[in-house]
Amino acid sequence: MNVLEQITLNLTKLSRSERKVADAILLSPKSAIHSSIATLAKLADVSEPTVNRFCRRMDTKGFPDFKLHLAQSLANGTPYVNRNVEESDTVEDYTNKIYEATLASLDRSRQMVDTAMINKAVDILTQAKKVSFFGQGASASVAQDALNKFFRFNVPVQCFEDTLMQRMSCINSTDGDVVIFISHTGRTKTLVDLAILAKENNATVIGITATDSPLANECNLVISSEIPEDTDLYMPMASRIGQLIIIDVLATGFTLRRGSKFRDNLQKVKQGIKESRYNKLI
Amino acid sequence: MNVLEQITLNLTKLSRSERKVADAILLSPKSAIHSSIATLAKLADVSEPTVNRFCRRMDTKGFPDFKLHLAQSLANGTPYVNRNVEESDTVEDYTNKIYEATLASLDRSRQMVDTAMINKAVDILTQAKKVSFFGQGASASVAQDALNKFFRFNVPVQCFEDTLMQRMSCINSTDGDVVIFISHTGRTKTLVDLAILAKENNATVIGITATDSPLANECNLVISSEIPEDTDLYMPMASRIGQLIIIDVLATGFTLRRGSKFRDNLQKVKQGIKESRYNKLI
DNA sequence: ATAATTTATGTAATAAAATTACATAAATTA
DNA sequence: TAATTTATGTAATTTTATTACATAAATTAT
Repeated sequence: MNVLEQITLNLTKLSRSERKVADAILLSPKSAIHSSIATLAKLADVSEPTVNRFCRRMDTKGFPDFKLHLAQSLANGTPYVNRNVEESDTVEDYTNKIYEATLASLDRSRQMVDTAMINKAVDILTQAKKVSFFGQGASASVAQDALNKFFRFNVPVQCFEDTLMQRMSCINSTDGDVVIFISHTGRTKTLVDLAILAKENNATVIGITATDSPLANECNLVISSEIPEDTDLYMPMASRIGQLIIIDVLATGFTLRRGSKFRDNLQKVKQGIKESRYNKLI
Repeated sequence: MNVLEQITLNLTKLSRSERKVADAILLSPKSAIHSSIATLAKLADVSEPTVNRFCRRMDTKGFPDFKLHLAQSLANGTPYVNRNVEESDTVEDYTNKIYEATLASLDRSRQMVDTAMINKAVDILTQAKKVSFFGQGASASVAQDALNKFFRFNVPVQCFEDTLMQRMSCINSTDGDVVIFISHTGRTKTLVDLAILAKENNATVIGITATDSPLANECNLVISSEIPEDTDLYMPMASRIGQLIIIDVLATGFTLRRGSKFRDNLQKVKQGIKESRYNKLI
């Protein structure tokens, strides 16, 4: 989405003249947004249509549209350039990088989220007899988080980490049960097997996972949690947060759909938890 | 500077027709930046020169320049307005609100994070004989996430959800052990008790929690996960993501401190996990 | 209240900018 | 080296924005 990133990313794939345009823009993006196509063409020493073609290649409608996108990229103070953590980084450096990377991917995920799918998922959830959340490895904690949220709703809900328990649960599922699988890659073999199993037993299977993955193919409904080019050095952090937000959105949709009486009950649960806490002294 | 502000500010000073233009733009700024002057004029039911004059009055050179400014305002102007979810919200509405709220609190958390504390914590972690992560309720899943991360480092690490297990673990801790408590409020009674227990048994106690809370007072080191005015309607989402990022930052600092040989090992773990996955067919 | 003046707005002409169609040049492949 | 594809530029066309001017509305002075 960020045009500056887009340019940097595709720099090598451009033709010689288009590369000249890219260089001219990157040299001074700020002045580029105030140039006409003629000015920029002269600056890059190419023809006007070349500039236009370059804009189209950057997934914009044309030169004016490109400038609009460029302006938006420049507006962000820290332009979310996903720099990797390096050996020589200080604490400030890597802390900032991680925050920025997370913010960036969250922002992308916001732009990509399919609300129609969210809506369908909420539909299904509100009518569910029982809801199960399954994830493995890093996604297991997301499933647990989901359990914690939906448990407050006084809805029959489960979450197992153990594969055998997951398996048994899927085998025992019946019509009206909903099983939600959470997986970043969508390629975890056991989860794919479980999804097939659950579907065979008439459960509605929802995947919070990568579209077109083996897991996604077995789901009745897929909410994409795809984060483009997840180049995290050691482990996927951004995707997990994307999944968590989706859970949060689903939970919110659920409470809204259930009406006000339901939310009174939620308040009671919150009140109940307070007993286990020290009061705030003001 | 911000055009949207500029419009709102001068709304009363505008003439009738120019006011129509302002209203049309404010109604849907996003579509405005993709309209031509003709489209916008028709939409506002005024003539094209009126739109142009309006743009000039907003201290821009003309319509295209105005659109550029508007695009920039939209890129960082509107977001981060922490509006609450409402009964009448559509899917798009509440989804956007949740994303924005999360982005906003993450951004705040970035500005508040104390890297000195992070550094000290990493110091302590690299020298730890054993690391334990404890959280309850919503924070339990964060603890589990931490376990998953540090487990890859081939470091003796634990995480229990069960209070009794947590208690036993704290009692058995000795000099060189590190216990990390995760709590949003810092007021969960059992966690405070556990912290006292751990400290009595010479463990180093780190809290990822609210500063000046009962839990924080029992910790040797506190990393603030405070999110100002956490007004989540039903449950604290933002704070959890703040905690997760802190875990991520700690894990990253840990790997960096451990050097390159250590990271080779990490690569091996990642490779090992691959066996349980379906390959990507390209 | 009405004429005079100012201000606001629209129409039509003009200018500027961007895009398209097409031709030619460069590069690649056979 | 010829044939074909791909890249690039020129010129025409279209779209878009701006200007100049005329008219309408509002304001002020008489």
